[in-house]
Amino acid sequence: MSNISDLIENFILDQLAEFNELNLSRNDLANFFNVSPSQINYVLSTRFTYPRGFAVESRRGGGGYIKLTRLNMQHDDIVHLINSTLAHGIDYTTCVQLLNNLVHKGILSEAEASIIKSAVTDRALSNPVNNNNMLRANILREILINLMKEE
Amino acid sequence: MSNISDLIENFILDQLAEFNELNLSRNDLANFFNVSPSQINYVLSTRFTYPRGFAVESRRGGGGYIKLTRLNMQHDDIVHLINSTLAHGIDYTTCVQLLNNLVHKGILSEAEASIIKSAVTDRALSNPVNNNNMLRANILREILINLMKEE
DNA sequence: GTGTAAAGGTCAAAGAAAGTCAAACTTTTA
DNA sequence: TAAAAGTTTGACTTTCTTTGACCTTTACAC
Repeated sequence: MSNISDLIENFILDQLAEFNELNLSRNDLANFFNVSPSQINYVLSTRFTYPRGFAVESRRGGGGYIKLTRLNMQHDDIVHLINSTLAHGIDYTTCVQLLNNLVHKGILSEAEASIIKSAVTDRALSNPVNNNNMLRANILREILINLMKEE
Repeated sequence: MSNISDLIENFILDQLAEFNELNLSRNDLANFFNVSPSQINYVLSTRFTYPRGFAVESRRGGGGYIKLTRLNMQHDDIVHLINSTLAHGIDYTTCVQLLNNLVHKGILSEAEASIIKSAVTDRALSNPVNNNNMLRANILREILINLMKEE
């Protein structure tokens, strides 16, 4: 696991741990980690996304900045999530990000999120015959396998 | 009986002896044994399967990995469930009974069972278009709705 | 106002993993 | 000993990361 993007992500998360807002300079960060500035954009756009519970604002030019905000989530936001994000389907990766976000918000426990993740893997959902009982069994099977992982 | 796949299997089992989790690199392993990388997949998919008590997760791309987890097959009630009760599908009512039973045994919390129940309702599983993303969204939707129920 | 330096943004190409699949080969079984 | 099962290999695919060239916006000096 030696990819720089993850390191940068963790670095930012550390900074963000105390406060819900963080101002950073793209160039300084890139310099600090010795990567090309655009890699900072890459990290932001793959890690600090809405489903993960972040918002990013920025400004160019002299005195430019990037401002990261951790969003907090109320029931209203869950409603919104249901009506918009979920309306047209959601891929597994986004789904996991969203669940992690719910854990961070204290809406789900780690254990609960873990169960749900196993319920929505492509494996769990693979449904050759279009048969709810079979699908239900698949889902449950994945959940149970997950429960058998030693903690 | 000295085929390379068995050697690789044993090598991995050795690594796994101490811990229940193991991260490995497909390429490094293939290199170490001087085989084609896809042989690692072969070993994983023939030896480190659920019935043998393992779960495999992985990630591609830079910093990719393969993560092996040993399952606790001592949970023979769960194993039995997976192998017999779930083998030919399960209807919602039976599923709920099964989950209640798991709660009773202390394997699941009430909250977890409740989440899973919402994940396996016929509503959650109704899947007009055969589309995993849509199905996943349905399941998640039901779970979230469940979470919003006042306790 | 204009020019310029100092930000950040975009995008596509190259690189670094792992995944898939079928063909060739080997071993086991009937 | 032929068929079936298991293994090995390699070409091709998919996913994720890293890099760099080029673009846009803003502040500030003149």
